[in-house]
Amino acid sequence: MITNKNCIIRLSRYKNALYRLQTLGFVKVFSDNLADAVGGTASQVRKDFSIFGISGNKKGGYQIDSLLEKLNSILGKDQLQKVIVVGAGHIGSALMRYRGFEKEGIKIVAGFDIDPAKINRSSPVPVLPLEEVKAFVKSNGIRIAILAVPDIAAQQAADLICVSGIKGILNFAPLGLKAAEGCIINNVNLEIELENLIYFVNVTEKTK
Amino acid sequence: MITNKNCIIRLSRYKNALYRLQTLGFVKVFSDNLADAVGGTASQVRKDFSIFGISGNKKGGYQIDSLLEKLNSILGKDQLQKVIVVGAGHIGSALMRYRGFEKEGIKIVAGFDIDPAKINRSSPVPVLPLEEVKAFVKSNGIRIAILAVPDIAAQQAADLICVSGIKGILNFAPLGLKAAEGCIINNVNLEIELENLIYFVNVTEKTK
DNA sequence: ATCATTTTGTTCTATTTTTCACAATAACAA
DNA sequence: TTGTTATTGTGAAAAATAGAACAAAATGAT
Ligand SMILES: NC(=O)c1ccc[n+]([C@@H]2O[C@H](COP(=O)([O-])OP(=O)(O)OC[C@H]3O[C@@H](n4cnc5c(N)ncnc54)[C@H](O)[C@@H]3O)[C@@H](O)[C@H]2O)c1
Ligand SMILES: NC(=O)c1ccc[n+]([C@@H]2O[C@H](COP(=O)([O-])OP(=O)(O)OC[C@H]3O[C@@H](n4cnc5c(N)ncnc54)[C@H](O)[C@@H]3O)[C@@H](O)[C@H]2O)c1
Repeated sequence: MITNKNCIIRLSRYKNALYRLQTLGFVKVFSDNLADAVGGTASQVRKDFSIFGISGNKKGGYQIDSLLEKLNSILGKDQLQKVIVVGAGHIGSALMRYRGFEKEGIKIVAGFDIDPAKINRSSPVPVLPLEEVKAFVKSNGIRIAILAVPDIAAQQAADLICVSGIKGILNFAPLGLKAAEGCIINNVNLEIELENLIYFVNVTEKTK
Repeated sequence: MITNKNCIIRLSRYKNALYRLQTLGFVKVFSDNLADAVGGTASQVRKDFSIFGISGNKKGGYQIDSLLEKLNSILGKDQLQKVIVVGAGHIGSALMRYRGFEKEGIKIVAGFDIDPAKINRSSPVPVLPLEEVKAFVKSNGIRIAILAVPDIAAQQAADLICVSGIKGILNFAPLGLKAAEGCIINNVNLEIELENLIYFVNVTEKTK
């Protein structure tokens, strides 16, 4: 099994680049076009494809249509991915209002909150009481959740949604959560992203 | 020079874990405590420290105080980092309202937008017209910007703030920007984060 | 039909990152 | 003291990742 996260991220980048090329009217693409488009090497592009059994044509490159089909299937984009947001605060509601996920086949179908003031069943993405999360996840077959609750509540909320049937969590709270058995947690830690950026700005400044 | 991004991210994690341990009353820590706290191995903790010339005491572990001092200095946290947000829309204003950066010594000092309706010079974090960004960056010595403008405007806005003196950009637009000479761009691509999570949820589901 | 050219797919090589292993040594106990 | 134990610091080994190189195949030119 593939465990290389970077490799999967590259597949997403290839996919995005291919849509751009397709929009520009291209029908086929060579490994080095794609490498240029995402900032890698041609061999890596071919290696990545070969890992997933994707093949092109000697001298003819890759047919963009069928390449996209294969990448989309690998990335699970052949079906709409329904996602919930837990915690309808600042970040949570920014995400719920964001239309950009839809073009990626990702649809935020509901938010959940413990604060009664946040509940709104009639907004475009309804915000429901947290108590309903289990039933909702079960009856709608949701597997992915975005967790955007305050730090202090994050572990408890993660446990709850795992028990409710969620299999993957994108966590915004800046702390390491313990994942329940059978649930994957990926973190978006903006504090650390900024710290990282600051570090590299500092070192390039010094060495120059 | 260190080019390993993961290593720097681990330093941030150690730092965060050390604050938690300090709060719990701990004074010293061993490499394997830290490894447990951040989910790594003890040798990696020691190796990471050794890369930066951080040393502890045989049999005595590391003094949390002085370890934190060293990590904070490496991570540039011995001075307040002033950051601007470019694009005061959904994501941009969620970030400007977020108080969590302050405890990390990161302060969002202003937002910038082209939409006159978004301008507000008297809010806690003032939102200023984009035309003022260059003067502001220069006179306040800002080096870091968060870019939260629509995709279509992102490259142009990145170019503008680089010319204005910004050295590091945390970009939220889901596309690869070309960095101007002397400017580092790190991307937070939530579409790709979700795609990645979905991929790994799918494969663990299948292989089980 | 033959040859030159282009581009893939894969093997082989290099680099990077992680882990292992253990000598060195500080702390403590007898 | 002397010995025992715990833990660091690091060099060597292993694993993972990336890159280069090139034979094989397809295309098109002559
Ligand atoms: N806002 C940002 O820009 C930002 C940036 C980086 C990280 N974060 C992190 O994202 C998380 C959310 O931040 P925010 O600014 O949106 O906070 P917020 O306070 O605006 O929103 C949190 C929401 O979660 C709800 N909530 C609390 N406990 C809950 C529970 N157990 N179950 C469900 N809902 C619950 C609250 O009622 C509230 O609506 C925090 O962990 C924060 O550290 C936020
Ligand atoms: N909102 C989300 O949850 C979310 C999630 C993932 C990615 N993103 C990305 O983040 C970016 C911002 O998203 P958003 O939802 O906040 O958009 P938004 O439309 O709410 O806000 C964008 C803001 O940028 C301003 N703007 C436009 N051009 C500008 C320019 N040249 N200079 C300065 N300001 C300018 C607009 O006036 C607006 O206020 C987009 O690239 C989007 O794809 C957003």
